[in-house]
Amino acid sequence: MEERYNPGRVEAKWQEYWSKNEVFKVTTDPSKEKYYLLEMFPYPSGKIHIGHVRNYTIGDVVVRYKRMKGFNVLHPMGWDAFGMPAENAAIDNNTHPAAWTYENISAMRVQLKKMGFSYDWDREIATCRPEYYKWEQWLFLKMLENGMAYRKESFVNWCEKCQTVLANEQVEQDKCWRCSQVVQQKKLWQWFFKITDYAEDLLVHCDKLPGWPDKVTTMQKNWIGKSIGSELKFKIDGQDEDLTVFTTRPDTVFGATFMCLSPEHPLVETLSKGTNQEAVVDAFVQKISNQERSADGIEKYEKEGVFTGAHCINPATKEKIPIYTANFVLMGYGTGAIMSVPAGDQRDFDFARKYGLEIRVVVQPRDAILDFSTMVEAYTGDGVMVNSGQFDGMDNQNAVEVITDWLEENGRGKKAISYRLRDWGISRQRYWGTPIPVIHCPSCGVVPVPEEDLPIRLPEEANLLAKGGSPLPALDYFSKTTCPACGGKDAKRDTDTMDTFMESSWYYLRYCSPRYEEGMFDPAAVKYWAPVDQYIGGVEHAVLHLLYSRYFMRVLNTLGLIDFKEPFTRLLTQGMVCKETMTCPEHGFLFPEEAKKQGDDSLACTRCGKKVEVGRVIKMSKSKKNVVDPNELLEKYGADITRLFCLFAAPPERDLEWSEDGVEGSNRFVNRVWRLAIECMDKIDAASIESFNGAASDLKFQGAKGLYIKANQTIKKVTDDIDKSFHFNTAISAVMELVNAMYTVDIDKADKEMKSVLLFCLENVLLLLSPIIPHFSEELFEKMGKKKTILEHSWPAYRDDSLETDEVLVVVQVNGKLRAKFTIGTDVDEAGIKEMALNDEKIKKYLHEKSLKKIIVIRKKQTLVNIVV
RNA sequence: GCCUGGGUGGCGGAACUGGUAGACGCAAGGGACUUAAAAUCCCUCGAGCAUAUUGCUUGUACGAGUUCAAUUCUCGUCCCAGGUACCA
Repeated sequence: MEERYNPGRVEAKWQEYWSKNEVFKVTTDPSKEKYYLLEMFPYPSGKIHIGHVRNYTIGDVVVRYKRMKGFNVLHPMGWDAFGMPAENAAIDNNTHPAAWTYENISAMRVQLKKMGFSYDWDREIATCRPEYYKWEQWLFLKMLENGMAYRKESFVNWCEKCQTVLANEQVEQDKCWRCSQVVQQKKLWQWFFKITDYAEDLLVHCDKLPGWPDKVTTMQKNWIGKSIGSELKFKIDGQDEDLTVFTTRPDTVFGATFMCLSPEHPLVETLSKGTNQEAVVDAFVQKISNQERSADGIEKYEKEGVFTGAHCINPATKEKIPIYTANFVLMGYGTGAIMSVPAGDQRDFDFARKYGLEIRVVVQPRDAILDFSTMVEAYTGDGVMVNSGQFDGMDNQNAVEVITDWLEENGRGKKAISYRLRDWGISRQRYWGTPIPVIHCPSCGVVPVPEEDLPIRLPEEANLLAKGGSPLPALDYFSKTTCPACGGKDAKRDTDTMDTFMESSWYYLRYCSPRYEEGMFDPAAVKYWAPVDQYIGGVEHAVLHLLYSRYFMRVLNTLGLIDFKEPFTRLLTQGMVCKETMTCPEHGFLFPEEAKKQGDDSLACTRCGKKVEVGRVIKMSKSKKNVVDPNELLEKYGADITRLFCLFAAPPERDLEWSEDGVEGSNRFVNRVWRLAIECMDKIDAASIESFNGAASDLKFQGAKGLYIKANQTIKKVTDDIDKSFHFNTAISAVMELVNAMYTVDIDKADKEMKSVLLFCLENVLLLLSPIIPHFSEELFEKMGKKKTILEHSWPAYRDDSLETDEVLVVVQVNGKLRAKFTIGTDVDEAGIKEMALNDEKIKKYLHEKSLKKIIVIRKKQTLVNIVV
């Protein structure tokens, strides 16, 4: 027999066996309980990296475990194939997005197969295939038909020099990443989905997802950002029109000394027109239009504003207050206008100080006196109402409701709810994505493409424009068409494509019936398989992808296509695999292999020899090039040791700074098990000795009994770790401990009883390790002469009667400090433990000449005595 | 900035609802086997002190607090990561 485990030979053998026997192919089978496990599908960026390996190994372990538990398991894989990197690669390498993507898919499929993952490859999908995106276009039409999609004007990052729209990622310090031109904000007509219609439902159900990590639902709740407040009406001075603001602090309305409008607010232009502020306001609006207009963006710029020339009337004080326009007010949140209470809001305070506006204290803290002239910052806490007419002296929290009611009686306000969540803009001025199936007709306007004309195919052979622009608008054969409504010849297709989050919002339903041609999915298949029982992916997707998916299921539910609303019953968010970035002054980001160590320990670029700067430790991504390709590990150690190492390194939810130190340990462990198995097979005559399967109490000798109990404890520990917490690192540690215990047995001297226990241990070590290192375990299982493969074997069970030894360790503390330990039988009562603790020689010297205050005895998992003197 | 996490030996990590801090492994040092190497096996391994045998003190980012007892709970501070709506 082989001395050492030979991964090359063994892994190829079992991968072939699995594939030949179609072991991982699944079909709907109502006689079996289904289990749908899904890992987030990868973007085909070229090669898989260690982050993928970690994600997919976690999933594969759970899949193999669930199979052994008797479930009918769906475990598919595919490609999130549309997206910007393909366009960037096409420009950089003078290739084509489609060619690049398909090549990457082929290469990555080979790598995944080498890892031995248990995918049903017959269900593979790629979202860039018309057979897939056809149904996305179909859904878009349904949403349009049902008023779930609409068009409005909104801003994009625009590079004038490249004549193209830039993604946020392509904007570096307000400049274009390709040409360093200052980026402008350009207004375009774009499509939006009314996700805000579901804001409340998405929010409420965050608390009905017990299988999700709290941190993820918390992030989603904060993202949706429900705030309860009031809508107040401020009459514009000299006009009949009202300005409506949303505020969460109606109690401070008496302190509203000015008003701020978002520069995009339609009234900004109207109000300033004809006043002597007109020119100033126009210039300001123009200036702000080049700033990034998002909640994140506004933090980057200095807060500034200008007077519009108009005033409005504070509905509480009836005073005339100036209306400003300011860059920190966003059109997309609330009403695009705020009442400014400088005494109670820091931004308003800064603004008021900067422009010399009035500050009026309306909420006085209970432990200090605020004076508007000496205040250095706003007071946002609670307190007593002042300067607020009939409400003076009231607790401000009570005033919230009372003032709102009062204003409502006067027709100047009402209670209102506002959400931070905005509608989902899905139009992209890009090429490599799903075409939006509408036609623009000069006489009929926006006309949906008739269903029978789907899919609207993306012309895959089209070439990107040099600077990254989409070729679609200029491709007459694509864009020119006849209007389906009036037959007009001068109609044009929408040349925008959809946000790639669309594809990933429903792919898991497509997997249920990937070749179905009558709709998005076969309803019967979805009824059997969906929703996904366990979803696994990076925590980076905690909000966007996961929220969009939840939204899509609500849309499909509303449309009557599915009978559930939540796509993922259980969610595991894996931590990021991180690595430092490296940049060369000449070549930008470098792959790890492109930086070479020099004599003085600094790094040099392998292309130009310039000094490489080592950056922060951040998540692995192709765009930053800080990726580690698993191929080297795979060649040296094989798939199983790579899998084992990834799992042993840290629990899944933890971020991991990548290092290969320690892989030797995994290699050593696997070979240790191999040698142990070979030795057991050589020295234990399997024909005359059977693996032990009784109770620990049936064993005569302490050695065998102890080992048997250890084995049962290990089965329990590994089962719990895989099933309940996904803590594979501690599961592996537990098996290592059992293997170490087995090594202490001298097989040559072992009696029949011990040999029988050893066989039990060996079998279970292989069964417990089989989801983690499947090729290795199959090989040894076969060598042991087992008829069934490990995959057909059921998961081992432990005996409740064989989990505990008959001795308990007692830990004795004096004033909380550990002073002594001893063991007792399980039958000693609390009084007996106390007595033994007090009479212990080591303890006695601490009690000398001191009076006993208290003795605490804890008998839980540990037995502990704390003597307080 | 805001939201969400995280911080434990030289390193990865363990400690389940507060109860022996450092399981398991890596690296390092010492030893055995060997002509040698690889492989394997054994021992040591948080820090400081010591009567250097099993003793004492200290230690889980930092500073306070609650408790008989805090890595675990509360408050504050620092640092790191993820997200921040067009990277996926």
